[in-house]
Order: sequence, then C-alpha cells, then structure tokens
Amino acid sequence: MGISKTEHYSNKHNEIAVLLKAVAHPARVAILEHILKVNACICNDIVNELPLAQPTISQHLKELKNAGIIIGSVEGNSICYCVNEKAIAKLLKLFEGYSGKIEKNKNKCC
Amino acid sequence: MGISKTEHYSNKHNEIAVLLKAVAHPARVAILEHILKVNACICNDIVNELPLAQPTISQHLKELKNAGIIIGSVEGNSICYCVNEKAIAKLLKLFEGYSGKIEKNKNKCC
DNA sequence: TATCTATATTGCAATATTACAATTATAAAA
DNA sequence: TTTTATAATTGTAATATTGCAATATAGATA
Repeated sequence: MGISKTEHYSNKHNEIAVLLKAVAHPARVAILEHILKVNACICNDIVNELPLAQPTISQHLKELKNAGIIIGSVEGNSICYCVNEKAIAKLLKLFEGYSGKIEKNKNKCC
Repeated sequence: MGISKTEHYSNKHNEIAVLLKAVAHPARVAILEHILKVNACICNDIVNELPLAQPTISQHLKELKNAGIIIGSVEGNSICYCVNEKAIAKLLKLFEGYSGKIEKNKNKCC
C-alpha cells in the first residue's frame, strides 16, 4: 500500500482499519456471505463458487482469518470455516455508533 | 492492488467492497470520526489533527467523497465536509444482516 | 489589483495487494 | 504403502495505494 504510517494513528483506528480492510474486497465479501449462507464451509466449496484459483481463495481465507473475521477448524481432510461472531458484532457496533452520531447532529451542517 | 477481477464479482459485492475500502484506512477512520465529532468540518481542521501533510489528507477526503461516504459543500473560502447518512446506513444494514445470519445459524458448526 | 488562506492537482518514490502456476503438506481411502 | 483429495505455501508479475514536495487554483480580504 505504500508507506503506511501505522504508528502515527491510534490503536483504535488501526484496529478498525484492519477489520474493515479484511472485508473490503469483493472476493472476500463473497466468501464471507457464502460461509454465512452454507454455514459449514470448506475451501474447495468456495473454489467452485468463485471465478478464482484455489491458491487465491486460500490467500483470501488467510487474510480473513488473520483479521479475526473468520475462524477455521480442521475437520478430517478438510477445514471448516465459520464467521467470527465477535468481529461482526464489533463492526456492527462501530456503524451503530456512527449512525447515532449523525442522527444526533442532524441539521447542524451541510 | 494487483490484477483485480472486478468484472467477475457481482455488483452487490463490488459496491460493498468500494464502500468498505474507502473507510478501511486508519487515516480515513480518523477523518470520519473527526467530522462526526466536530460536525462542521473544514479540511485544514483535519490537517491540524492528523500527522499527515495537507495533500495527503486532501487525497483521503477525495476517496471518501468518491465512495459517497462524505459529502462536501463549498462554503466561501473553505469546504464543509459532512458524513453521508445513507452510506453509513447502508453499512449498518449490511452488518446487521450478517449478524442476524450468525444468530440464526448458531451451533450448527464450529 | 495584490495578497493571503484554504484546498486541489500533479508527479513520483516506496510499498502493499492481487492473482496464479507450481509445488508442498496432510489426511483419508484404496 | 500408494494414491487421491483438500488446502496451504512459495515465488513472481501486474497493478494499486500511500504519502509528500511542488505547484496550481479559487475565494476572501486588504
């Protein structure tokens, strides 16, 4: 991304950005929604759903996992990926907070 | 970003990714929260708040504006930036939807 | 008009992301 | 043990992002 000045921002803002960045890609949005839909997902399943090669999807899954958006548990030969409730709750609360602030300040500007 | 295959994903997933990507940077999270806090923002105000040069902030504001996260209206010499209620509402609904799906499927997996 | 003030644009260097082919690792099945 | 199936890792090319210095633009004010 270029010379990112992570250390200059607050921890809070960095953490929010990491979570959001993990979801901020059409392939990862699709993966997330697919996992939510079938609710017992294995990687190969997604390979058949998306127009991406297996290594690419594996990489996207890794990023979602690193950010804590999904959790993977080994299940015999394959891996079961599930969405991390806490991460989604965190993002939900974030936008609830933003939304609330907009309501509160309505008609003060613009 | 590399060879992005935007045309292979659904419009819905692309639109979500564009919105999220706009916010998915610590500087832009900080800018967004600052605008919400002071609720009548001018760019120079942010330059004094963040450890970034004026052109860099101007660029971040442009990205937020292009994605529809904020709206800018000229006010004499300076510009008044406000958060776009609709964009935040869209993101709020998105995560409400995700959160709901997790609740529904609880204990089926992982 | 000349000048100041606020913001945008341009151009560029440094770095990050995306995607995939080839390969590897691991566990189940034969 | 060999084979098969599933998923991760490695290496690399193409492209996007970030940040800033220098410059430009536009409105306000003297």
